[in-house]
Amino acid sequence: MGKKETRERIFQAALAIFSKKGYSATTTREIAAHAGVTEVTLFRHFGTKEYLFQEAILRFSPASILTDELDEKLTGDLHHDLKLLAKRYLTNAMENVEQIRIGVMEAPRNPELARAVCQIPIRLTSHLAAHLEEISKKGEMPEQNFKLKAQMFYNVLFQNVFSACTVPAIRFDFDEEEFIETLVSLFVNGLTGTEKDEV
Amino acid sequence: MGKKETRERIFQAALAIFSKKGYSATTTREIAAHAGVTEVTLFRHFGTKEYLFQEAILRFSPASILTDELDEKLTGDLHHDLKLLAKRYLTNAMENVEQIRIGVMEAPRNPELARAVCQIPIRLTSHLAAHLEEISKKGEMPEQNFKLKAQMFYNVLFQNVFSACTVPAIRFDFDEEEFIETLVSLFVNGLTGTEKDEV
DNA sequence: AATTAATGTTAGTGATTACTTACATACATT
DNA sequence: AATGTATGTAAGTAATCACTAACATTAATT
Repeated sequence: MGKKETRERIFQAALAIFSKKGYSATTTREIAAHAGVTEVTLFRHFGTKEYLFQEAILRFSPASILTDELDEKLTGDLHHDLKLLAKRYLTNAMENVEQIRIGVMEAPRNPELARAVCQIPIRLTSHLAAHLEEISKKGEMPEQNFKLKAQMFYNVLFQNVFSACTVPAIRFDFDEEEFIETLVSLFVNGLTGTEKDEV
Repeated sequence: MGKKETRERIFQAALAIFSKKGYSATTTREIAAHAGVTEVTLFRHFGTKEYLFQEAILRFSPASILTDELDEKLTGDLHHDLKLLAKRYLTNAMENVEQIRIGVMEAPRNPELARAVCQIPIRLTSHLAAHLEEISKKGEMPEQNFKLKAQMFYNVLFQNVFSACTVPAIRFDFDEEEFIETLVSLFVNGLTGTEKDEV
């Protein structure tokens, strides 16, 4: 068995158990067993439990693939663009549910992690807000609080992902397609509607 | 010092630390110190760490005060009703951020807790969905997927509360009033708008 | 003054934990 | 055949943890 595969197996096991139980409740013994490896091997590879944890969260997929790389695919059509963003976000998030749960759970214990976690929604919402602003300037949408609405857009998406990985029993009792379509139409109407925000 | 006050101080300390660190990372020593009490006193009051934890989460405010008790105040005016629900939800949630975080974090470890936690959003969204259905029957709103949209409404609210108590640094960098107003107008337009959900 | 109830102090127990040391084994490369 | 590399086995260490036992102190009640 290659060294790399062993390392990877330990890593995947760590990810799964950290995600489920949190840092302190997870034991190196359990990770090793789950990876089909001795505890000694685990420590030979990662040195300390803390270092293994750092490795795990450093795999956080950068938010850039959810913003920069998508810019060229945005058309300016509200419905199309929102749908694209929602889909891309959901796909990406579902692939990283374990890191997401770790990030959220351990953030209060780990300031460095907290900062990294915060960056993701900030980046996503300001990206969307800027795009909405652009569309609005073309006169297809009244001026409004785009930052807040962009935040709400991602709030809905994120909350859905998070509840799915917190209580897997919930999952989607509805179609993902339907979820996205409902979300998008909600926001298309919500953004182009006539009733303005009165504060 | 009365026995009750001591018990209450221990309880409050437990709530705060469990919420911040999660169950396993929290030590009885720390709780006792934070409550200004000896560890022995803590055990005299609660017996075991697990029992103290159970006590803490059993204080979960029932969702009923967010549904049943509000029914009589609902007018049938969409804007008014959504605003009322959002306000009541935010007020209540902000008073119980610690229990909320504990509930979410420890749910995967504690099936009984998970079930209790799940009930809250389920109850809230089906309550709102039923109300929207009613309004719709009066002809003021097209038929649509009310359950999903009700869920999204509370998703936005909950996510905001949860991120605030996960990374307090975020907090509201905007006015709560403005947040609610923006949310409500988003959903009023989103629900009464002309573009329907195409699946 | 005597009693009682709540807490403090001190010291400890056994279990678990992260992590280590020393040595053995299996396998591939040279 | 010899060597190196990745892993396993066995045993153990020091620290921490939840939790307990025995006795002392304080303050209110009787």
